[in-house]
Amino acid sequence: MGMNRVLEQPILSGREQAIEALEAFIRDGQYAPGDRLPPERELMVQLGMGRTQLRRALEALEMEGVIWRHVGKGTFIAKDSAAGSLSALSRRVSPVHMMRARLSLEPAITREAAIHASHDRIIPLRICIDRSEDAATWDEYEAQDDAFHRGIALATQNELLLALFDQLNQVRRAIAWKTVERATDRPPHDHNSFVQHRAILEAIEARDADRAHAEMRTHLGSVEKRLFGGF
Amino acid sequence: MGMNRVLEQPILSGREQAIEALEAFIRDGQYAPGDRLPPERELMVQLGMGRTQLRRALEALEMEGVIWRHVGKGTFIAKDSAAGSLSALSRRVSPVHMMRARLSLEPAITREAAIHASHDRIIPLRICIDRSEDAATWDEYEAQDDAFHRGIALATQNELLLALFDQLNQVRRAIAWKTVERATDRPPHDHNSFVQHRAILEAIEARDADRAHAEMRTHLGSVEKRLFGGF
DNA sequence: ATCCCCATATTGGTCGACCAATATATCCGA
DNA sequence: TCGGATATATTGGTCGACCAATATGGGGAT
Repeated sequence: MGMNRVLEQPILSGREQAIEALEAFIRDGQYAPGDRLPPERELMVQLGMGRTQLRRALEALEMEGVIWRHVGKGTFIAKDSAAGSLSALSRRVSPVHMMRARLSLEPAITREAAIHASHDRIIPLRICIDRSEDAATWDEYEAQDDAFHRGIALATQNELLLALFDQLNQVRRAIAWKTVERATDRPPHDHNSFVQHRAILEAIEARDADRAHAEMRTHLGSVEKRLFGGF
Repeated sequence: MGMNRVLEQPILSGREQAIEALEAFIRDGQYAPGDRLPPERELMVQLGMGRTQLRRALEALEMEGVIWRHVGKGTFIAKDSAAGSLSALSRRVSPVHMMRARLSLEPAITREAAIHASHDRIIPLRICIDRSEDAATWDEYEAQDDAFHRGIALATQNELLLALFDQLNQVRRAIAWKTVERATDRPPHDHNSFVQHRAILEAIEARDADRAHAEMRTHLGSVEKRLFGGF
């Protein structure tokens, strides 16, 4: 029953399509910071969309700092080229870099969780582990795995760290993974993430920040190895 | 010549004002996930703005995942309550939590920089340090300090880590700091950040990831202590 | 030749009418 | 009485005309 499962590219809303078309236009036109884009009424013709839709895309890019607009002047590429949407970032980030970012942020978050977690933030972590071990399918397992990791970010009691985790997670989810071929319908009983999750939880419960940090690094190191194979 | 310098609340654009008004409306109305907001034509009256402006704010919140909209159905609070704009986050995050988030992310970023920095990413770091030591005003110093920290994020050669750093930095900048009273116009020659910056750079140059991590923690620990005083 | 003022053109922003999707009410037939 | 079809109301989305801010060009005075 082993089958390849290929995650489909997410279906894009009208706005997202408009944003992508505009981003492609800017990229293909090789605009530099400070350059002026064509006027809206020209641009909507060139991109084959209505002015309302174009304005939505322009609005989005302006909010992200990619462009700035001024009545009577025009629309310009902003100076800071690092700006951009998370979805644009998802298209640029390689799986390796995404994994390195996880290896950087999540152990630090786990350390903070060990210091700050309250009792009512620890209980859900245990529940996630129990459920992931009982999962009947990989989908179920992955949902609980996700909840476990986010539960740790919640346990930091720091909304900024949670926000950064969520941003990282959003990029992770948007990257279309071609998943490895699986020989079973569900994780085997000796799936190493099970013991690794428990080790992380124990470190958090023990308030051992350094161990929590190390256990999360170990766990994500295994995930990385599984994804990219031997070094 | 010592004077208190209070950073002013940033001037908000029309769109930002509209977003804030809408966010306040949602917050004060105690809407729960799944709740339906009043129709646009009602809402614009209640908020005292045109429909176009309201739609811009709604568009922004929808992009951030705070709400979802559907023709003929209405506008609803999204399930995931963790979503929100960075500017909204800036208003919620305490300086202590922001500092904890820096202490979590920046040492990890510095570790990655020690591993991945290329020669042409290290040179600008040295230049920032030289310039910060020569700074004639606190403003100049802070500009170079900012550039140093971002230079490290650039040195990771990981656009996702850079993006996360930029998000963190944006929140930091948006928090209106009441700066400490300063006895001098510029940093003293024995300002401890100077030697700390050099120690960080040396660790990066030496490719010593653990030392880089530790030196950045030390540096930010000093920053934290300076901001919040003794423990 | 240069500068200033005014008229016109151009650009992004707003408005009200209308459109497309959905909810709700009403009517009719079994 | 109930269920299905239809009409009407409601909701967010789009369009074209117009508005507000800015750029540009031309003419007249110095």
